[in-house]
Amino acid sequence: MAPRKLPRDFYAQDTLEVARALLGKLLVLRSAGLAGRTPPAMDGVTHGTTMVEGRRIGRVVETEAYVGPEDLASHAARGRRPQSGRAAIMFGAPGHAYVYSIYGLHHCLNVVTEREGYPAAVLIRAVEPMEGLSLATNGPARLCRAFGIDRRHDGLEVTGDLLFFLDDGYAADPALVCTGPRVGVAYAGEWAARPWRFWIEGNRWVSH
DNA sequence: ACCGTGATAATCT
DNA sequence: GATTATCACGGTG
Repeated sequence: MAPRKLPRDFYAQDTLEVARALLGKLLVLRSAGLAGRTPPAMDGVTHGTTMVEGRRIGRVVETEAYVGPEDLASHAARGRRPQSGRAAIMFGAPGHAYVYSIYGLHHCLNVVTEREGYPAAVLIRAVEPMEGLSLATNGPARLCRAFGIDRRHDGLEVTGDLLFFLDDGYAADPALVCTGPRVGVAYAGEWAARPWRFWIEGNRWVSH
């Protein structure tokens, strides 16, 4: 089938459904038209010995859901003054990128879900490299480094021309889709135990 | 297991 | 404005 870009409505669904449905989809980053946003590593630069292409594609193999103002693992949790900080984008319209920096040296990519006014997003934790990628993509910060994604991509529509998801007809075997607790959120009390991490069992690019 | 790293946000003046 | 605590990670041992 001809690859089909995931439409805006896709991201307006329940967050757990989006996190599940993104498994097997293609994450695409293009350099064309990136004026003012081109990452330093993008055009004509080498990673190691491999020349980087202007288009980078990876198949999503691991995601996590962050759902609602009560979710203490979420940057948009009530009590963090989230609506005036970096996580404000999570309260906005679905289908936008939320890219945050962490530990001073890493970036992570999320996609905003559900309805405007309700803070929710899906963290892209790992992709299987398909095209134009020469660095490791098994981890949320590693994949951002491999794609050249950073804070300049924050707020971009993921239904636009720069950053988007494709359905190329590939479907993960439902029997191989696993769920479990999210990574690195032990501080979140009972919310840490929720099985809101999704991955394709056996895929070598899954981070954990 | 330990810790680098600096952006955020919370908590002070 | 200044100070402090925290961190949806990754590299090293």
